[in-house]
Amino acid sequence: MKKNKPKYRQIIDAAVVVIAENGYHQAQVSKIAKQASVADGTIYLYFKNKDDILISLFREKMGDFVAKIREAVAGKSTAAEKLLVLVENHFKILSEDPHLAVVTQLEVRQSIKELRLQINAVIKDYLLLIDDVLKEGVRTGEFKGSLNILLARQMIFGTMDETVTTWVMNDQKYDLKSLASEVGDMLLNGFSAR
Amino acid sequence: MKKNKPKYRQIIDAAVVVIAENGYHQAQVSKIAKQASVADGTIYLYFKNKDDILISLFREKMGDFVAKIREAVAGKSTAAEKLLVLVENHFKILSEDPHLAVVTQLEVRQSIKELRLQINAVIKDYLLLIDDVLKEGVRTGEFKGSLNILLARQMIFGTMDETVTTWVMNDQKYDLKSLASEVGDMLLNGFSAR
Amino acid sequence: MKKNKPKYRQIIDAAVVVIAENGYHQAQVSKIAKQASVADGTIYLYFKNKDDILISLFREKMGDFVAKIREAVAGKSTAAEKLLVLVENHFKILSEDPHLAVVTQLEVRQSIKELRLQINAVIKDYLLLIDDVLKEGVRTGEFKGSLNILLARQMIFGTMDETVTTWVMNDQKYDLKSLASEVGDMLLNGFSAR
Amino acid sequence: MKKNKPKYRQIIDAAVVVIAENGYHQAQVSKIAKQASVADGTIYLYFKNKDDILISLFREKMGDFVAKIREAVAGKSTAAEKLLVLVENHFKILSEDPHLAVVTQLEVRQSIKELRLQINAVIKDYLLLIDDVLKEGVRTGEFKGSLNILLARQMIFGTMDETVTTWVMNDQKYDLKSLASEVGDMLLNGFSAR
DNA sequence: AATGAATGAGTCTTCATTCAT
DNA sequence: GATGAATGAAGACTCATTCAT
Repeated sequence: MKKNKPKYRQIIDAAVVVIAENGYHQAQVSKIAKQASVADGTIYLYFKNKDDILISLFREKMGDFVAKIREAVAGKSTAAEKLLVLVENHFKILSEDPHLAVVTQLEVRQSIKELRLQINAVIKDYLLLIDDVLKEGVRTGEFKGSLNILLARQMIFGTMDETVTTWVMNDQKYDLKSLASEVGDMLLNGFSAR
Repeated sequence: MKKNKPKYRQIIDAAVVVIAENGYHQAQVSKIAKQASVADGTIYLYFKNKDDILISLFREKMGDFVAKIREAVAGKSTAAEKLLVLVENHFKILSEDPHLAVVTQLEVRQSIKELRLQINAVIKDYLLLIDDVLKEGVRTGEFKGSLNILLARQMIFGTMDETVTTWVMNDQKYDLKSLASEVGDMLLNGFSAR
Repeated sequence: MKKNKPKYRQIIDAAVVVIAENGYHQAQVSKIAKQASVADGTIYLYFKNKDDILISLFREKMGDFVAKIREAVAGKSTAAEKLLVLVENHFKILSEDPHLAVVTQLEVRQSIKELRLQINAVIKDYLLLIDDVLKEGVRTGEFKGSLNILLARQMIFGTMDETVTTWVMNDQKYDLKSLASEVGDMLLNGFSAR
Repeated sequence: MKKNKPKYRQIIDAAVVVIAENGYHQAQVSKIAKQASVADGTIYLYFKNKDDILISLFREKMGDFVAKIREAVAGKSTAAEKLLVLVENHFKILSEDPHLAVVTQLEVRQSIKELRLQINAVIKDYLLLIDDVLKEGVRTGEFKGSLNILLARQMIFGTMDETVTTWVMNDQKYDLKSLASEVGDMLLNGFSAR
């Protein structure tokens, strides 16, 4: 598929808006086409099928997401700082794109199991980034040597995810970003070498 | 609806099996009816519509779930012990019912948003139980006085949920229960008064 | 079927009320049973099937209807008077039973064609009564000798029927009975020997 | 809906045939689609739902019907002639389209009440045309000055309708058109100033 | 005679996808 | 490349009727 053509992103952006505003099951292909100002059939010149729109959407947006966080993390020297900056940016990016937040926290999860497996592959990259920070923390002695990396990562990701989902379910009506340091501290406590 | 009639639970149990094995979107009413050995129409004597099956299923199973955990927690005297026993039982109950684990971790989340709002109301009870443990820990000085109860609860629930989901996504092929103490310790560290 | 048992009429009367208030297609057997204070299955001890309820209802009510009109007509000596009294009573009887009026003018006609053929057989008796009056009028010279009995009857029945239907469609909000003499006069003019 | 597309009328014509031959309640959408040589889904590109087919059918056919009668009436100078020509054409048009006659006289009336209300709005136009003829007759002195226009119209429409229905119920086996002058005369007599 | 829980056949409608233009 | 009219498969739900008690 021709990913660098402008219509490719045009359709993806339309999909984010339509899914966020109507929900996954009310996001018909024709609605996305209309929002993108293209004909229904045109969608199929850029995407294999409807699920492919969602996967591509997720891959594109998640790619940007991870790239931004990776960059932010790179600027910090300690694992603790990196973890904090990771949480901060996770919250910040989703705060700044309300449509995307709705799509990632609520709507994507309504897709069928097969679709979610593919989406998990996309998340993998993010999980590996978290793992890297954790491993670094163990290596430098910031985190306890006995730390179970997998469990710690699940704690980090699960906590952030649950926090963002709760915020979205409450219609994003409080400030998510300001929760970052507190969340980060609790997580760090859990891992600290003491 | 007539909840004490045997057919009510018969249908719910059939739904758990069918949804776990086929996924929510492939769990046709006729398939559930067949599994329950009743006619399609009989379903509608006990449930308003298809969504009502899922909500009822979740309410019944979650009711049992919370009751079991509440009982286990009641037998412990410190907040820390209570939290550990909560995590242990959360993992234990889902470990022992693989079908239910699939339904709660994957399939229920595919339901439409409106449905999920109702399901959240059912979860509420569980979240309140977690809150109680946290409040007790703050009161007794086990947990730091500055603990943000909401965030802490999101950390506990998010961590357990992500841990179970990862386990389910990996086809339940490792022992979930044995992770409980490690997960519990990390969480406790995060909250401890030091 | 056991027509002299009290439950037979009890069910018919319930059917009139339920059909008038809910419409033919919303008059489920279970609703009629409830209104009649009997079990669903009991209906089938007195009626062959659902259509049989409607046919029986119509036969019973139409029987009473024709009997009343026949009696009123019998008391008059000229064909003209008989026709007038027929129109008057047609309007009077339906005026006094609003539920029945709704059922005969609107709901019965929603039944399937086969059903309506049977209902027509029930009306036959009424049409024959009208024919008798017309024939008498021709015999006595009150009506023109060239009168086409069939057409004249269709004119009488069609006019009365349309008048009642219009009244029912207007929610029976004006006085139907007071239209009788005017309708009767117009019809008589059409038939008069001059 | 796109009324000038050929498929619109193609579907309507198919519906007339299917409804006339099978009855309204046995006229499944799939049957109409097959008769029209289109896919089931295509129906919904031109009609909101099944009821909309019937309403549209009636509106189109009734529109043609009234237009033809209006034209015929326009060519006559006296109210009496107009009334005669109206009856003649009413019978003639339905005589020449046996399928349409079955649909208008029997099947349309089986539709639910809500549907019939909409259909009545379509008939309105025809009733107004009749009213106009009657008013003209009164103005010119052809009809008696005391004529109750509403009742007279009900007599005209009711008589014609009953006459056509009886003819349809008798499988259209006699000549309807030849009854027109006799029916017209009887009606005229009823209204005449003498 | 009476009950009412259980049955299961039957249909409208949506919407992802195609393909002739 | 782009269009959008046409396709047709698929499934939840209702309700008249039955029959074991």
